[in-house]
Amino acid sequence: MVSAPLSAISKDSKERLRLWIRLLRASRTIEAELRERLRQEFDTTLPRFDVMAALYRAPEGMLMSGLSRFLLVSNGNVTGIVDRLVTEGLVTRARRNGDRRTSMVKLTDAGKAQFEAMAAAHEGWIGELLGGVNEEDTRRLAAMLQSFRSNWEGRE
Amino acid sequence: MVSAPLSAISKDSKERLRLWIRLLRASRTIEAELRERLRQEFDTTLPRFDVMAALYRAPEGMLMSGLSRFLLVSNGNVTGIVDRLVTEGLVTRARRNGDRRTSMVKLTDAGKAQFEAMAAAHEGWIGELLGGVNEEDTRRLAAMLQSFRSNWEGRE
DNA sequence: ATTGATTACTTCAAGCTTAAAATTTCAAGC
DNA sequence: GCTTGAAATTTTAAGCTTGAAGTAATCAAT
Repeated sequence: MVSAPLSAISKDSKERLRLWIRLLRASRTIEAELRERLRQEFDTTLPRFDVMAALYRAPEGMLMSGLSRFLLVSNGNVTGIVDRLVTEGLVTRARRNGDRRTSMVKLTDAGKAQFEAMAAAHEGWIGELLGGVNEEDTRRLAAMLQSFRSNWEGRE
Repeated sequence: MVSAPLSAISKDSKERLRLWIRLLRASRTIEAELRERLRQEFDTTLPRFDVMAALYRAPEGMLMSGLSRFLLVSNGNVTGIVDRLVTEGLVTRARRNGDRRTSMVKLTDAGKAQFEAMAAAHEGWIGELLGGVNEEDTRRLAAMLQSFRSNWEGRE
């Protein structure tokens, strides 16, 4: 098997570049719309919502580093967002007996209640925003993106 | 034709939610990698790169509002990024005779040269990062995202 | 020509984000 | 016990981002 001619390589990379640009524009467009609605309807932000969503899936709580890894953002970033959520009474930081470096971050009852309201609305918004994508395409697209990520994770 | 039962609606929206989450994670993963490489290799940032890319496509220059619209970011945001690019000598703001509210933003020769170097590397990176997606999927995915956006634009 | 609305842009305050440095705690090995 | 290194988190400085308020120029229509 010989390597592809230069022209074909270049053509492929242009094709992938186009894909990347569209992927980016789609996600920015949706993100902007979600941010706007979260602000209008719930007076909150997307990063706060993301943190609460992560915590909701983990009733026993999460470490700061766990949140950082899961949300794909830096450590220091999570500190600030959680600080503000604590101030708002939606989240608690519980120092642990075992390891005093870490703290378990959990949703409060108020946090849970607020998140449930937001999550319902959020799911509806996504359904609306992605309404133009039919069911088969939705599945296919999701599967492609999944396999892209598995590929990716292997190499890091 | 009757409306679908509630359970089906809910199933669809869960499916679309999953798609959105994967879309978001894919684009964040790629963005993080690009940001890191732009920093390491060219000592610059993704927003600066984005502005320069937009300007490169417009040799005659762009208005601030044009940049803002094209990049899907707020007006005030562009001001700061262009300010910094001007300081670095990569971009100029030329007040226009016709309409003194506006200014034409252009790449300088240095800006053009730097962008060409970055663009070549960038295209290679994307080719590498999306290497796991075969050519047919690339095209199909790009087409789906395109049609999603056209749908979207119609309703705004 | 004057008024009033609109357009283009900048400024501002608050919050988000990162990378790097600093802090505190833990875990081993001696 | 002490030291050394690693791990979890916070702090810091710089930059990005937004929405809203402010400034200035233009346009429309009398």
